[in-house]
Amino acid sequence: MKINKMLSKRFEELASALDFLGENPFKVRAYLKVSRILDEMDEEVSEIYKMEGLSGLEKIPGIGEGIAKKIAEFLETGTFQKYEEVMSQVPPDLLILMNVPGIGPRTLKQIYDNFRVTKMEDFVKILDDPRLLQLPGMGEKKIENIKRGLELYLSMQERMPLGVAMGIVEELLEYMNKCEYVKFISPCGSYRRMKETVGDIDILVVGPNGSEIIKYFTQYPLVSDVLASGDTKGSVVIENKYQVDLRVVSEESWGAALQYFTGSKSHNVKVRSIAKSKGLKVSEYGVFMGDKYVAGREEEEVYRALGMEWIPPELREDQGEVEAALAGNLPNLVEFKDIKGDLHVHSSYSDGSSSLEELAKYSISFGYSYLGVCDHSKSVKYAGGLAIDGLREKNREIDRLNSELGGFRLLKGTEVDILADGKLDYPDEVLAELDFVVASIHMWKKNEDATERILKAMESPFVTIIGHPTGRLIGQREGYRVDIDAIIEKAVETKTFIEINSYYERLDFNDVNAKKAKEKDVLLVINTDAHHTGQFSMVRLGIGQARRAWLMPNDVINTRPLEDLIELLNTKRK
DNA sequence: GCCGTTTTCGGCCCGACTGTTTTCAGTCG
Repeated sequence: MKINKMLSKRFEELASALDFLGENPFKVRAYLKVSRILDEMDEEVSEIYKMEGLSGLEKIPGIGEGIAKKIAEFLETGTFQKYEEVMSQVPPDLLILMNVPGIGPRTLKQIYDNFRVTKMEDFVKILDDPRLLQLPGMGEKKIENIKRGLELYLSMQERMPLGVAMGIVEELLEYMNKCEYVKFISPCGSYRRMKETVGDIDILVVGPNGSEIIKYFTQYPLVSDVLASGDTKGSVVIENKYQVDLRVVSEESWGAALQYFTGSKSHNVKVRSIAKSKGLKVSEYGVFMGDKYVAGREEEEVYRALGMEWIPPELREDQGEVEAALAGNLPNLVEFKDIKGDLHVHSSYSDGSSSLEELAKYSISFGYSYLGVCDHSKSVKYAGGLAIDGLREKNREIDRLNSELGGFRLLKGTEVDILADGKLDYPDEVLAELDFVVASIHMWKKNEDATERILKAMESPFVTIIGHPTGRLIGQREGYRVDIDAIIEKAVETKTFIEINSYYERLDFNDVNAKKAKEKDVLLVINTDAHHTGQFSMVRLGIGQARRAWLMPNDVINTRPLEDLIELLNTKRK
C-alpha cells in the first residue's frame, strides 16, 4: 500500500478512536479531514518530506504543525506516538462498531462503560440484555435500530459501482415520476458527481405535498427496509443492499438544495467559507444575507450569488474548481454530444452478441458517425479470440457493409493481446491491414508488474491505443501492478493514445490517472468495450470520468470527425 | 488540530429525523 493511503487509514482510525473517547469534535474532524486529503493526494508525502521537510508538509492545506510532526514521525519510525497511545485505549472491535449505522460514539461509549464489552460477539449479546434498557436514553426502539443497523452494515459493506447505481436510479426515477406530486426530481450526491463508486443514492424532489411524496417513495416495490419517513426526508434500503435517501424541498430552494446535496463535502465547505467571507450564508434552503433570501431557485443562481460560474458536478471535489470558478476559468468539459463514435466494441465474431450490421445500425441511431470494432485476438481462447483467417473474414464483411452504409463508417480494429513477453498476439503484417489497434492485457500472473510488457507494446508503430491500462475491476480485483507515470511518459514519446474504458466494472483509466495524462498532453479515447448494443450507453460512465479529469473535447480523440480521426490514428505508422 | 481581509484566540456548515425526552441528545449526511 502507498504511504499516503497507510497514513490516511491511521488518521481515520485515530479520529474514530478520539471520537469514542470524547475528544473535542473539531479535533476529530481535523484528523478526518487530513485522512481524506491524504487519500486523495497525488503526490507522496514521503517525497514532499524528503525534499522540503516539515515546512513542506505544513504547506498542505489542512495540515498544520501538529499533524506535520506526526506524519514525519511516521515516515521516520513507521508509526507515531499519538496513534499508539490512543489506539491502546480503544478495543479494535469497537472501532468497527462505530461504522455501523445507528451506533455513534456516545451510544458505544455508554454501553462500553456500563458493560465493558470489547468483542463484537459480546456486544451483540448485550443487545438482548434487559439491563441495557435501564441506561438513560436507551429504549426498545433504539435497540431495534442498532440491531437493524448491524444487519445492514454486514450486507452493505461495499460501495456500489457507478454503473450499478445508474440502473437503480433510472428505474427509481421512472417510478417517482409517476407520483402526481413530483414536480422536479434529480439525483444528487456522488452519483451526480459521477464518482466511480457510490455509497448511497441521494434523490432530490420538488413538490407540493412532502409527506405524500415520501410515503409514495417508501412504497417503491424494491424497498426492503424503511429507515426514516418524515415530511421532507425519507430513507430506504433497496434489495437489502442499497440505501436511497430522498428529500423534498420547496421550489425556491431547489437550486440551493441541489447544490448542497450534490457535495462533495469538501466542495461545500469551501463554497460556504467563500459565502461567509462575503457576508452571506448558504444552506440547502438558499443563499441568505442575514435573514434575507438572496438566491436558491436554480443552482446557477447560487453560484452566481457567490461571484462564481456554475460548476459542473463532476468537478466538485475541492480540487481547484472553486478557484477556477471565481476567476471565470472553468474548462468546457467534454459531453456526450461531442462523441462521434466508439473505438472499442466487440461483435459476434468474438465474445460479443451483436452482428456487425446490428452494431452499425445501432451506432447510427445513437448519433455516431463511426464505430471501431475490436474483437479479441487469437490467444484469448475463453473470449473466442479470432484466428487470423477469422479476422480477415470480418474485415471483408466490414468492407462490404461500409459500401452500403452511406456516410457512416465501420473501422477495422482489434483488441490485440499483449503477451507475457510484451509481444503482440498478431504479426505486424496482419495489424497493418487494420485501421487501428487497441492493445491490452487479459492474462497476468499474480502480483505481476506489467509495466515493461505495456511499454514494449507501446513501441510498436501499430499499437494505436492502450486498452483498460490497469486491468482493475471495481470492487473485485485490483488489476496487475503498473507504473502509471511510466505509461504516460511512453505515451508522450510514442504518440500512443490511452483508453478511458467505460465498461461499468472497469472505468479504467480512472479520473485521477486521466487527469495526469491530460497534464502531459496525452490524448485519450472514451470507449465502452460494449459486448452488445445495449451497452453503448455506458459511454456516459466514461464521459463522467473524463469530466472528473477536467477533459475538454480536444483532449479526447473520438470527438473528432471521421477524417481528422483517421489522420490521428495513422500518426504513429507514418 | 487547523486557520486567519473577524489573524495567535476562538471559531470550526447546519438542519432533519428519531427516540427518548417534557426541551433535548445522538446520529446522519
